[in-house]
Amino acid sequence: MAPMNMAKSDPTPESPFRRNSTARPIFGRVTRDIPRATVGRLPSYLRFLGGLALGRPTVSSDEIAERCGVTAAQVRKDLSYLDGSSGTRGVGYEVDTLRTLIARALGLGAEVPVVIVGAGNMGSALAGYGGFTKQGFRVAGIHDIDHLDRQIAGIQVEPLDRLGVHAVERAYAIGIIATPAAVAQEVATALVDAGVRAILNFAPAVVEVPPGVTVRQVDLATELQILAHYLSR
Amino acid sequence: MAPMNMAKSDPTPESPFRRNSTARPIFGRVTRDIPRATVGRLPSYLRFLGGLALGRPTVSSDEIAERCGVTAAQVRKDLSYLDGSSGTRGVGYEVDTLRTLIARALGLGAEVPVVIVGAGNMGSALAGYGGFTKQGFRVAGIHDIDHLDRQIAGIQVEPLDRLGVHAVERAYAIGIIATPAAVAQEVATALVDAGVRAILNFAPAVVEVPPGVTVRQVDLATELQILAHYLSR
DNA sequence: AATTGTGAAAAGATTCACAGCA
DNA sequence: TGCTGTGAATCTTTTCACAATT
Repeated sequence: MAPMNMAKSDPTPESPFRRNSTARPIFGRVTRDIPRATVGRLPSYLRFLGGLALGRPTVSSDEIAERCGVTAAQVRKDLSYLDGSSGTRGVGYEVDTLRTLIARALGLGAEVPVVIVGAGNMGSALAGYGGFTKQGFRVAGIHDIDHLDRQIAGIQVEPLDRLGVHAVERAYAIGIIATPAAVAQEVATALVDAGVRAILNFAPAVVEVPPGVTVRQVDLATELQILAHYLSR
Repeated sequence: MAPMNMAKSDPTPESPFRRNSTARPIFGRVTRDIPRATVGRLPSYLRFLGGLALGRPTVSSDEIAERCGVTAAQVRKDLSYLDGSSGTRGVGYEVDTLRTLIARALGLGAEVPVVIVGAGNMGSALAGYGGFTKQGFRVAGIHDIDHLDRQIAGIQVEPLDRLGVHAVERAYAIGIIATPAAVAQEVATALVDAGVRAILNFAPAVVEVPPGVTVRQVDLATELQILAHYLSR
C-alpha cells in the first residue's frame, strides 16, 4: 500500500513536547522503550482491531495502515517495537495475539481506575462517554467542590477534600482535570499529593508537576488554532 | 534557562501523523512553511502572552519557555519562523508585536466561525466553553438530528439538513464533530460537502476526508491509553 | 505470491553554542 | 551585560527497498 488513493488527508498532526528514552535492561535482555510517536499510534491500531469481525484470524499491515491513516511501513515498524511480534510473512498478523501485545504495551491489564475532578459540563460529558469500560478504564470517582448533590452516569459526586482518602482505597491511577483554568494547578497539585502519577488536563492552562508525573493537555482553543493555521494555507 | 529545576514533567507528548511542507514563493520572497511541531506550540505561547499583565512591554524567551514547559532555545527557534520576528537582543520580544505575529501565523484574523455538530453532552460542553470568543472563534451554529428544541449557550440547535445552507451564509470555517462514533464519518462527509475544510473530531472514530481537508482527532480513550503506557514505565 | 522484518537513507525536530547587537 | 538569532551537531521519526519466510 502506498501514499493513499482517496487520501485520509492529514490525519491528526502533533502537539509536541520533549522527553527522553532509554534502554532498560531486564534480566539480561534489553527492552528498548517504545518511541513516543509509536505509543501515540498504538491506540488507533487497537481500536481498529477491536472493531474487526469476530472470526477474523489475521490482518495485514496494509489493512491496518489503510484504516488508521498511516503507511504500511510505519505500521510494521511500530509493531516491531512490541516484544515478541506476531506477524507471519506472507500471511499477516494474528488478530488476537496482536490485540494482546498492544494492550500489554499500553499497560492495559486489569481495568484502570480513573478519577474525574470537575462535575460541570465537561466533567459530565467525559463521565458519560461510553467507551470507558470497553477501552480498559473505569470511572472510579468524581470530585468537585460543588454539585455534591448530583449523580453523573450513576456515580455520586464527592467533595474534593475526600480525594486523598479515596485515591488510596480506590487506587486512582489517572486523574482527569475538567475544571475552569483558574483552579487547574491547584487540582493538579491535589492529584499529585494523592499519589496520582498521570493526568489528563482539559482545562486551558499549563500545569506544573514534579518529575515522574506525566501530564497530557487537551485543549479546544489550541486545536482550533492549529486548524486555523492549516486553513489559512 | 536550562532543563528546568522543579520540572514541568513530560509536558503533553505527541499524537503523530505525517504531512509534508514545501516552500511557497510569494512575490519573489520565499516564505517557508512553519514546522508542524512549531505550529503545535504557538497556541501555548499565545495563551501565555494573553495572560500577561497589561502594561508589560517585553518578555524574554526564558520567561515564555519557563511558563510553557519548553526550552528557551526552542522558543527562539519557533519564533524565528514567524515572518519579521520582533526580538531585540539584550531586551526580549515586544509583547504586542509578538501577539500579533503569532495570531497572524495561526490565521486568526477576524473571528473564525465554527459549527458544532452534535448537541449531546459533549456538544453542549464544547459550546459552553468560555474561551471561544477570547481565542478568536465564534460558535456560528449547532446542528443535530435531535435536541431541536434545545438552546445551548444561547444558540438554537438546528436540523442537520440545514448544514449546507447555513455553511454558506455563515461561512462555517471549522467543523466540530461531537456525535457518537457510528455517525462520525457521515457527519464528516456532510461537513466536507458543505465546504468545511478543517474538522475537529471528538468522536472515537477515524474519519476519511479528501485531500485538502485537515482533520484533527481528539479522543479520550486514546489519551488515557497513552497515559496508561507511561504509567506502566 | 504475498507479506513481514529491518537495516540504511532521508527528513524532521531539538539542542548546543556562540557571534552579534542593544 | 543580557538576550536574540542561527548555523551546526545531535537525536528522533519516517520512508525506502529488499531479503527472508510461509
